[in-house]
Amino acid sequence: MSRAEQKERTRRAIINAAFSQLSADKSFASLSLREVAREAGIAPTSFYRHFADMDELGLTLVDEAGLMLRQLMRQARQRIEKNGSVIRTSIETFMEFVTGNSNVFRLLLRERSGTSAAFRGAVAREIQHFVAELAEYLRKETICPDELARAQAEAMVILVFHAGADALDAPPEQYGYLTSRTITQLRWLTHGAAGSGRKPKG
Amino acid sequence: MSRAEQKERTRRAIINAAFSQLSADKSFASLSLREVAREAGIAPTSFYRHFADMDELGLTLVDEAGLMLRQLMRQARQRIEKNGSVIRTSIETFMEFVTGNSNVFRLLLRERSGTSAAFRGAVAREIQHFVAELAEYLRKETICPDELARAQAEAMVILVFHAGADALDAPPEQYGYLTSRTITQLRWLTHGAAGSGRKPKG
DNA sequence: CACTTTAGCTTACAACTGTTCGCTCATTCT
DNA sequence: AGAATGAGCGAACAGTTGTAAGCTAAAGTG
Repeated sequence: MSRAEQKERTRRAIINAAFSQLSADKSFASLSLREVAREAGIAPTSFYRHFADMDELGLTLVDEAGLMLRQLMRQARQRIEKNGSVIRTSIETFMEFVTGNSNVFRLLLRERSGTSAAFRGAVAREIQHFVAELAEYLRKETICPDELARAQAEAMVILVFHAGADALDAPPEQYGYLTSRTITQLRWLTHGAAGSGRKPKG
Repeated sequence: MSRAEQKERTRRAIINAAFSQLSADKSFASLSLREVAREAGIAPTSFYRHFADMDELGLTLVDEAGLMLRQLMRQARQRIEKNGSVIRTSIETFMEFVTGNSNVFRLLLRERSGTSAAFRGAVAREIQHFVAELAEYLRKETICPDELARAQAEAMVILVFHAGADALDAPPEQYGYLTSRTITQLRWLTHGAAGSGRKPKG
């Protein structure tokens, strides 16, 4: 096995170990370098061959989580083309992600208000990708100032995110309720915004 | 000084020490019993005379934070009577609380998605007080099913809370923008909900 | 082939953690 | 007055943490 290949492999082992240790009861901040190294099957000191410290690993995790989220978005767009219902499809796709990758979503959720400004910034950037893309869509569908499209997109993303957070602590039989509640809320926003000096395009 | 009096005094010293150590860079989970005891001016072991463990202290902090928040609500209601503008007054009052007691707000914000189910539950309950009260108000002002009033109240509280979170990382000159953005979002919700099969009362 | 590079290891250290034990001694109760 | 209570203390324990120093051995390089 090539050197670089092997290095990448244990790097992934570290990342996977970190992800797998995240849970409802264990946040990234409560992971220890030694524990992660142990699960990755390397000596504690070998960790430093790959990351300068835990913070660097953490930022990597946030990046990867953001990547997954963006892939999700692409997937949602495909579904929308076949399905038609924009809001419902988006929310359902998102909820599937949250319940299927709860550790990943929890990372973003927690570090969004965590103790590291760098982490908070990284998460905020990932979320802004969502917001920007949704705002773009809204601008296409309606005639309104950019500022308002952005404010509307932000509200929508927050509400969807929050529904995901609720789902983490709710029993699965409530997912349906959470989804339809969020759909209602987003429709209100859409109608309210459309009524306040904006017109549907076309 | 009476015995009970003195005990209550050092209990407060512990609570105050804990609050004062919370900051943007330090969450409750990263406080140590010893550090808190040190700042409270007692021996580490004396801590146990007042709390079984750090979790018990944490729940006490969440309770106190919730109390402050409810006092704030009462204060907002007084202002509304003199001022008239419900939404604007409520948000401005809330933003003043967030910026003036940022450590307290941060505690709620973080433990809402923290690693302890007990903490998450405690914060959720405090927030539900807000939601229930707002839903009550909405039911009085409009004719609509309880379910929808609650969904609307929840969306509003989430958006206001989120604006507070944004304020924590924003420079003071942006508070005005955050406030007016949130007002816009809440108005959209109100109008959207009113337009969807609901009528203003009276 | 000899030479360099480097991922991973072992050992070691100092700093901190939560918690137990047994003591003191001022307040309270009888 | 005498006994009981209980807040606070110091010493000590076993456990964990991050990280520094220096070695080994395999992969890459000329």
